This record gives sequence, structure tokens and C-alpha cells, in this order.
Amino acid sequence: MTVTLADVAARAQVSPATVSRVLNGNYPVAAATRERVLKAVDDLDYVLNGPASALAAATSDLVGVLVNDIADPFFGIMASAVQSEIVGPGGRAGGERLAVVCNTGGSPERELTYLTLLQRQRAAAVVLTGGAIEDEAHVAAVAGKLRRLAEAGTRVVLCGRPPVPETDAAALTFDNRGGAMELTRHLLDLGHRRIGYVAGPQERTTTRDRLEGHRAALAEAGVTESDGLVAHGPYDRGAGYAATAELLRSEPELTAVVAANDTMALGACAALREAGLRIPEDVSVAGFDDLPFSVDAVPALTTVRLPLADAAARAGRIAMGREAEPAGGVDVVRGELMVRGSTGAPRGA
Amino acid sequence: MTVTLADVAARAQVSPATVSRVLNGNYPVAAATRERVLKAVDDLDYVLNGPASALAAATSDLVGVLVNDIADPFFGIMASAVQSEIVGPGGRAGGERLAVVCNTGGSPERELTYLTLLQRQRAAAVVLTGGAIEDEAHVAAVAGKLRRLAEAGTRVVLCGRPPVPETDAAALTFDNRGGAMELTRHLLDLGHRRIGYVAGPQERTTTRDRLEGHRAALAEAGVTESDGLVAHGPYDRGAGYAATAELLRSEPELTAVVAANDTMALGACAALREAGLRIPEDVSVAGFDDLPFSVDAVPALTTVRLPLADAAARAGRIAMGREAEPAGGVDVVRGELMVRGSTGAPRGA
DNA sequence: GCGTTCGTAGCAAGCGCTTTCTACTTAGAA
DNA sequence: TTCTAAGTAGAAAGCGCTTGCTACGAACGC
Repeated sequence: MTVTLADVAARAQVSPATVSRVLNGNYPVAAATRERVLKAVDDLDYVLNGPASALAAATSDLVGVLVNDIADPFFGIMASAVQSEIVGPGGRAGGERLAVVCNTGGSPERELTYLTLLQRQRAAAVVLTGGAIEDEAHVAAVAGKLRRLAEAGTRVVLCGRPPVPETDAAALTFDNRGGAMELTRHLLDLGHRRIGYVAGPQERTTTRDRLEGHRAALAEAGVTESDGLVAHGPYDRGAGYAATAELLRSEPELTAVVAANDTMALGACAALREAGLRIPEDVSVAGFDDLPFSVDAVPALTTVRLPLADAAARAGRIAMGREAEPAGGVDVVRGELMVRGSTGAPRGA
Repeated sequence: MTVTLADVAARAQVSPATVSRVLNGNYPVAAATRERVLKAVDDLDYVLNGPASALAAATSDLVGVLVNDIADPFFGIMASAVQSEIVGPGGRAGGERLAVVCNTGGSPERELTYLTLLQRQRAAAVVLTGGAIEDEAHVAAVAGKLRRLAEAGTRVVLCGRPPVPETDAAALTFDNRGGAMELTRHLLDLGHRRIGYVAGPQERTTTRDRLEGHRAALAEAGVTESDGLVAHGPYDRGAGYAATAELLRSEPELTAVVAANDTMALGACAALREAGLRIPEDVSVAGFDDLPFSVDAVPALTTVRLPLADAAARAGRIAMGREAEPAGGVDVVRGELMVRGSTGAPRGA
């Protein structure tokens, strides 16, 4: 029925071992023999049995990529970049690896489940992207899983995530705090004092770090008028809309809204516009991430650009052992403030 | 080192066969025995060896999802929906399946490569999303691969893709032609006659179908002024921008631009605005797909909504055998015209 | 000219699981 | 009481591949 290694061996008149070695290319095989084997593979239209191979070799060519939401370009971009880099270590043809994209939906349980599933598959590597959940028990559980994975030979890399203690997983974390601080400083410099903050979901490191940066900038400038102006919600458009409406209600004198990410910022814009406010004449708006659509918003969104693709590509390379881990295991990736049309001086400034 | 089935069996004082049966749940095991086994699994922190299991059972719990570009929300949304549906047929716990998202980048070779890789993994199912490439040789090659996959027991479902001849893969195709036709009719009804069309890449079924629909609407209305006004490019923002700039050069009297998708429409808007034209007062713009950001564009984008998530979810269910295949193997999914602010009557109409 | 070494290829022992077939209980039927 | 049929568990034969070790020539050095 299905063609096996043995069939190929028979046709090429060599032993199965030789065929395996030709296919894996990690053992010297005479050129003539190799040719013969390759021809037989071709003739028979042979396709290696992945599970069998993984079982015998105790490792598969699967690479897990955990994301919170693959429908969100933030994660899509990272997943894409990781995937483009996960060719085999030697760069050989046939060093093909498959990216397994796991959508956790931000759920701790699913994160753990997927980690187990990846462990079950004997994944070659795992890349965890996006912010982590701050629950202590969950962090410990994740750390445990990551340790087991590492023990089993799976390389673990974190991208856009804080390092996990008690683990030697390499981490590329985004400087969310610094970026947020710079962004809020920009608004303060423009003269804003009543700045609403549309935050992400609670218990997420990303949410906390960005909010912290915002608050640090406010504190630094001695601005207290904005202190209570924070509304939380999921990282999506609807939440941005709702949170902004809420902020507007509690503080109609708002002159600026900072959103925890670009998607929420878009929702914020919609809410403001619906309230009859112009951007940036009446209220300035800023986002975070600089996703592709942000430059096309009208007015173009002031935001903090995160080098998502670069960082994820690097994470992919580290996962494949094609690039050294950052010294100390952690590297902080900075964002860049992109000042565009959605922010301006406040009314009467 | 790693815990195996045998270890669990020893601890539970049963045979490996029994443990396997408890874990797979497809054979009667006395409740007491099951408990004992489950406890041993827990005590030992046992994780099944996926490859070994796949080898023995001749099928894995991997589901392939082929997409053109995972960074594009169009595909991200579909991938996400497929993933959310691929639990096991029985709905049992442990019926966990892993979605392998394969980014073809629109390249025929990579499409074939991924199909081979999925075959190698003995994937339980494969879902191909997005438009297909029209090259005859390639279609034949894909058909061949799909046939082999089907032979090996892999369920194949197409989502947003035309059926593949000589194959019994179920297909959920989008009515691109019909949607495009309706969209252009809308513009014609408004009074537009010089309508530029920003098309996708050549040789893609999606591109062709949408363009055909556009042309059919023009022909139907007897409008010939727009006949040459087509510019092709990849399905991204930059191409939309460039194509629109080009159209503007060749026909400055343009009153409307129809883009092959929303992303390109955004680029088109940027190009128009840069040329000092207002939307929709000077030029109307329309997109296709109704991606989440489209409603937030300013003005909100008139477009054709495709039920991406629904269709993909259904594809996922069909792939899992949890829903019947469409009668005749093919089902056409219609889009819905969403008229919004980006289209209006032409100047002086 | 003979021992060594290098370059190749084969043997065979698993890798950890599933599943068929067999076997043993126990309970119900006659 | 004896026979049969459920119900449940085990033995063992693979699934298709990798890889350590062995073996055989040929080329080489002395």
C-alpha cells in the first residue's frame, strides 16, 4: 500500500540503513549510491513516515508557536516571521520544519494544554509569543512545563514575553514600559494634562508594563489630573471603543487618549468621533505596536513601533540554534515612538 | 528518563495494553482499573509519545491549515476559526488536535512542499484556504497530492477555494464573482462611469473571479469607459497604493476605485489622499472582505463582507467529520454588500 | 608486502505505542 | 449443575524508521 523505506532500499539495492542515511545526510554515502537511492525515492514517490522517524530519532521536525490570537496581526506577524526562519540547522534541503501555531486565546489552561501537546509531539522547539499571565500558580505551572520540554531536548524561546524564572529559556522581551513612557511624555510635552488610558486586560504583563510606563511618565511630570483615568478591557476594537466611551463619561475634559495597542486605539477613535470630537483638534489619540493599518488610519496613528517581525525572526533562529542566545538569556527589544497625525496640542494650548 | 506507557502500566499493575485503552477510551475497561491507571498517569506525570502513537495507529492528531499569509487577518481569521473547531470526532477530552498552520506565501512550490510535509506527518486532516493558483501543471500537482492524502486517510477540505477536479475534497468556495458584481453595480448605480480597478496578483482564482464580476457588472450596464482601468499587484497595502497612483496617472478623471480587497483599498485611500482627493467627494473607494479594520477606516469602507470565520469553522468541522460535506462536494458561500461612507455619488452627479 | 586506516555499507536492536487474538472470570440461561 | 455469553485483561506482533556497531575493501605508509 504505502511505500516504505524498505521498498526504496529494495529498489535501489541497498539496505534500509543506507536509504535513511541518504535522506538524512548525516553520514557519508558514496555519490553513486546516493544517486541510486534518490532515483528510487523518486520512482516510488516515497514520502518519509514522520511519526516513525520521530519515534526512532526521538525528535520531530515540529516547532510550536504559541500565540494569544492568530487573527490579530500582532501575532500573525510574529508567527509568520518565526515560520520563515525555522529551517533546519544545517540549512539542508529537506530540513523542512512545520510550524504548529497554537491559539491560546489568552487562556492559561489552553496555554498549558498546548505545551503538553507539544511535549507529546516531541517538538523540536517552542516559541512563546506575547505577554504572559501574571497569576503565580500559572507561572509556576508554565515554568514546570518549560523545564520538562527543555529536558526532552526542546528548545524554548520567548518572544515579547518576560523571562520565566527557574528556566533557561531564552527571552526577547519588548520594552513595553519604556515605550509607553516615551509615548506619554510626548503627550505631556504637547501640553496634555487630562490623559485617559485605555488599558488591556488585567493580569497580563503587557498590560501592566505599558500602564506602568504611562504612569511613570505622569509621575515624572508631576501630573496628577490623569490618575484615575484608566479603563481596562480585552485587546480588541470593541473594548477600545467601550473604554473610551466610559472615560469620556467620567472625564469630559479629556484632551488625549492613550490606548494599550493600536487596535484599541482604533476603537477609541470611533468612540471619540461618535461623540462629535475631532482628532487631534479636540482629543489626541495614541496607540502601541504600529501595526500595518495604523499608518493608514485617518489621521495616521501616533504609536510606538515594535519590531515584531525582526524580533520573531530572531526568536525563530535562536529556536533553531542558528543564532546564539542573548547574553544572560534575556534581551530587551526597544520600541520607537512614531509621531503622526493623531496627536497634537490640546485645545487652547 | 522519560516516563513511558510501560512505566505507567507497572505502577498501576496492569498491562501496557490496558493503559493504552484507558487513554484512548475505545475499549471497555473496568472503572476500578481505569481509576488506578489514571492515578498512575497522574503520579508519574506521564505524557503520551505522539510519534509512537501515530506510528502504531497510522494516524496523527495533526491538522494542517494552508494559508497564503498568516500575517494577513483574512487568513488569520480563518486559521483561528478552523483551529477552534478541530477537536476530536467524539468530542472526548484528550481529543486534542494540533493545528499546523502553513504559510505558503502564495508560492506554488511551498504549497506542494507543505502538502508533502503534512502527508509525511500522516495528518488527520488538511484545510486549504484562500484562492488557488491557476497554473495548469500546478493544479494537477496539487490534485495528485490531495488524492494521495485522501488515500492515506487524511480528510481534505477547501475553504474559500475552488474545487479541485479529480478529487473528492469538499469545497466551500466564496462567491467572489457575485460579490464583486454587486459591488460594482452599487458604484454604477451611484452614477460612476470611470471606475478604476485595483486587482490582485495574476493567476489567482480570487483575483480573476473578482475582476470578472467587476467586468460583468460593467458590461451589463454597457459601460466601456472603465475598460482599460485595471492595475494588478499583490494583495497588500503597498500594491494598492502603487496601483492607484498608476490608475490616477492614466485616468485623472477617475471617480471611483474598486480594490480587490480591503487591504489594497486602504492603500488606495492613501494614494488618493496624497493626490489631494477627498473620499468620497472626489473619488469613491470600495474594498472586499470586510476585515475588522474596514469599519474603522475614515470614511468607513464600503466593501463585501465574507463570512470568513463561519466558513472556516464549518470547514474545520467537516475536516473533523463532525459535519456532513456539502451536497455535491461544493458549497458556494455568498458575500454581503456593506455600503458605508467611502462610496458616494460622483462629482457633479 | 603487510598492517592500518579510511571510507562505505549492512545488521540488528530498538524507539513507545496500538491492536488482534487469546484467555480468564463471572453471571446468567437451561 | 453445566454450558454459554458477556465483560475485561494480557501477550505479543508489529508500525517504519534510526543508529551503534561491525565488516569489508581499497588505499596508504613503512
